[in-house]
Amino acid sequence: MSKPSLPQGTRDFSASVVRKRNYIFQTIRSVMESYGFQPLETPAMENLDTLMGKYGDEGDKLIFKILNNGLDNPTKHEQAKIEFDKVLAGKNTKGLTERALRYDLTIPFARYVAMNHSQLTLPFKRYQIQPVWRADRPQKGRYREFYQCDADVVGSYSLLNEVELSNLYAEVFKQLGVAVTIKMNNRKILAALAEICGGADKMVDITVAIDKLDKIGLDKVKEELSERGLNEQQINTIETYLLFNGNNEEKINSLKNLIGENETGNKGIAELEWVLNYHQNSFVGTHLQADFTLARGLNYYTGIIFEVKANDAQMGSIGGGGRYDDLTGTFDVPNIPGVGISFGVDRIYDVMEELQLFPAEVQTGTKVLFFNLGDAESRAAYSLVQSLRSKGIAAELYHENSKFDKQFKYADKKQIPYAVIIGSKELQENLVVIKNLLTGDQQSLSNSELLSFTF
RNA sequence: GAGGGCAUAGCUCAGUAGGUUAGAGCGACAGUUUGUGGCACUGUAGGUCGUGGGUUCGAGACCCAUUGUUCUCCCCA
Repeated sequence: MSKPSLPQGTRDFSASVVRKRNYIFQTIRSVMESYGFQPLETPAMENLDTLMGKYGDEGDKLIFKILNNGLDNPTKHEQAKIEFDKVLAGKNTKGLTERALRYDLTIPFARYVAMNHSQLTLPFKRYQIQPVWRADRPQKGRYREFYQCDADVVGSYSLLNEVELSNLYAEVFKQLGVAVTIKMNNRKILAALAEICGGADKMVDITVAIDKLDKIGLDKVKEELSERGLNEQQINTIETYLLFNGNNEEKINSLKNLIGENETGNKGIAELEWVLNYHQNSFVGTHLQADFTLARGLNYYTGIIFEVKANDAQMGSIGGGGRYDDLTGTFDVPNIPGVGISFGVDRIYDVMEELQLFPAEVQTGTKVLFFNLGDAESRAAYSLVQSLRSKGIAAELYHENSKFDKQFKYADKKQIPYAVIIGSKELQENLVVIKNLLTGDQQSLSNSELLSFTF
């Protein structure tokens, strides 16, 4: 074993990063709890069957598979070799791998609902904050292990869920201090666009292309549409659609003209308007923006879809979600609709770091360091340290009787705001000296005064 | 899956057209008379130049391979 290293695309999180990440997690968690969502955790690994085929061909390739144990058993050698040949032929085989790491939180949740739906009270609202793994090639902002943070409601068709979820988004980002725009569209509207452009079967092609608008621009989207088999007239219609502008009302009016009598489209518009109207007089409304160019790559969405963007940072979406009609159908439990959202924690972290939105309190660890000035002195200090700890104040006793210099430096490094000095003199007088390391001010206190000191 | 960049001290990097004992800053450690720090000064330690081949009288520099890392495309968060 030479130099130790991390597996590609994974990260260690040091104290200050963990504290900031926890701050984000805590904020999200507390808001979700206040909306009645309940926590769920699922295993890091699932049966390969549960995951395969749920994320498309590309997704299947990116699932981290776990090699079965016991393949070195001599009695299984022959079988293992046969199985391996199947793998070389591009097939998956239970003989070699029957488990895989969680790829996202949605499918494990669907599996959970499918297994437990008879006991669950519907609608079931759960949130889940756990890492997921993808055998992707890492690059900027993309890792092989990263956290997802999802909230879903299953078993309800009510649009009130969409109202609440958009509200939840707004609330979380308000608490985090991140100015955001919550973009909203409806897959029914996109379906209508496809119908108008000559075929519902073109829906996937159209959404995949439109989804890239932000990234590659209108011209490239038109190119891609053309490559995907749409003719000039159809592309022109889509261009008109993509260029709608104005406020929410104006855009909706333009859309209504284009959609005309299309039934699906009008249903989609009505749903969108309902949610927008619900928020008309709340603070959420100011963040909501109807954006018909929003598509979302995932094809299981069927109704309203969301995406959140930070207003003051150059960054892709920091959250997204939408309604899907049949979450558990793939597990043979039909007719359970759902709607969910997710937070991109890593990106939220980057945005908050860039805009310096983390409050200073997030960073404080140890509040007070007791200097170690000898055996008798440190014993007196230790009992005070324990008393402070029992009051919930993070306190440390320096581990050795070192020079002042070193003890001060330790406090500096750990950004400890206070030092308590108990030397032979203080010990005799039964006092302590407390020093504010930022200002340099110090004062003598009795032991009981120290214990009621506000750090 | 396809294609680029990078790899020198714990960290960030220099290292000029291949040429003697590979440098700096930061950090670490020690000291500047061991009860008041963050500064300053002095000193010390720390590198088989990712690894393996090759070209050359001579390679950290050039060539090939390999590994790691990073970025872009595909796809996605």
